[in-house]
Amino acid sequence: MPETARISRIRSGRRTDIRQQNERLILDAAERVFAEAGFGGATMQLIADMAGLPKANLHYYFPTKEDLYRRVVQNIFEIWLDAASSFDDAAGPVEGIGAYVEAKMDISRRHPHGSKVWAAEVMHGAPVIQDYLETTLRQWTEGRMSVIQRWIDEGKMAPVDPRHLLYLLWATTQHYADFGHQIETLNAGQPLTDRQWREATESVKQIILRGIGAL
Amino acid sequence: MPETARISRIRSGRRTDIRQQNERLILDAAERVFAEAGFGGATMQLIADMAGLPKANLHYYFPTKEDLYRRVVQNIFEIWLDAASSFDDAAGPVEGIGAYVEAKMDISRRHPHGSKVWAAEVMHGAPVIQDYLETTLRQWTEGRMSVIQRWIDEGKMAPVDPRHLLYLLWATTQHYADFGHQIETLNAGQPLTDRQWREATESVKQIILRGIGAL
DNA sequence: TCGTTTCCTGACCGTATGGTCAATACGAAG
DNA sequence: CTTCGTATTGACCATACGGTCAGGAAACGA
Repeated sequence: MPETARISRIRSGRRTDIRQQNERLILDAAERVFAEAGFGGATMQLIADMAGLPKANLHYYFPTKEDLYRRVVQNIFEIWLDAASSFDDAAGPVEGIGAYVEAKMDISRRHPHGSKVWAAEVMHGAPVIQDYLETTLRQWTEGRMSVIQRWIDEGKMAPVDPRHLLYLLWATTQHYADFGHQIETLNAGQPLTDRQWREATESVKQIILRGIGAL
Repeated sequence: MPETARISRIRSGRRTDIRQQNERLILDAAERVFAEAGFGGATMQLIADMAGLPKANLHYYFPTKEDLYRRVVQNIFEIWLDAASSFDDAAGPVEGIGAYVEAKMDISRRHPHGSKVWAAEVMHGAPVIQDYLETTLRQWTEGRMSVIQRWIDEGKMAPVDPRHLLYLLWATTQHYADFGHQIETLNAGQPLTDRQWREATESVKQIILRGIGAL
């Protein structure tokens, strides 16, 4: 890869770079618009404006609105699944679930739009990612459930239903993204500060870890 | 009120009854459609079909789509606030929060559509109920927070941040409505049975009550 | 029975939106 | 410079949707 390629990548770079660059531009704008307006309320024109591209250009990269939406949802799902690693290499619930809560709270903060798109998709009956739910998510869930069950058997935590513990973890952490607007309104209209995010994370962690008898 | 009025109310009753009856028919259909398709994805035609009325008839009772939507959201908000009573007349966290969890889980089960509409509304930045958030909800929240704080001061529970405890309560209970489809998918595609709802409620209650040191 | 109010509804309209396309510009390779 | 595949874009189209309206049907009181 010659020097020139790296330098010119930023603006009007190589072919491949242009594609990647524009797709990212569009996906970022789409994520935001889908989150704020929903699939039905979002318009290709608005996404185009937000990405700084003509509408026809969007259809060049993403043939249909649904294609674009699908990509956005898939992106989120992957980020979401990556937080699993926190769970895996942990000796017990304090480290494992603690790290998982932290990872998911971090995602809620860094990808609030994505979280909302995901929530809306599920609320509408998962029209485009039903297969993911039935395959990947189901496997993931069963894997973690057995980890939790092992911890219970080893006496490292109280005997709570692993399934409902997982739901509780998802619900509480994602709430800070999905209901971020409500939280902000109840915070005198101000977004949470770094400190407040830390307090939120600690509160959630503390209640849950004590709740499962792991402290 | 003469006998005839009571009898004929069911079909083609009195004037006033017709209005009430049709408004309810429309509101129920609207709640469902808005929940499943979002505001933008919902169509007046679909709501009309689901209510078994011609589209023009909807506009007779509700001038615009937004008027109809607003009514749906307000309905939910009221149901949602009513669960507050569980909180009020309680001696301590075990009774108060326990009853609140039960009430909210019950709402999640009985009004899943309403819960989804509410969630979507908040996710989109609360375009039509922002004033409710800033007035009613804020007052409600502060009231309950001071109740929780009193319990803490009286040594009836551990010193957790009341605000984040409330968020955790909302998040976990509403999750069973908003993410009901995901839960159903992870439950072998079957809706939760009576027994499973009871188990879910108990799991949530147990984790939270132990988590706040009230058990 | 008659008059008045409420309710009902098919037909219609303007607009916004997703998507298409043909013409053009552009970058790279030879 | 020429060629060729990729990227760009304004103009355009068909459709679906929210909303209107006029004419008529019920329902009710007198």
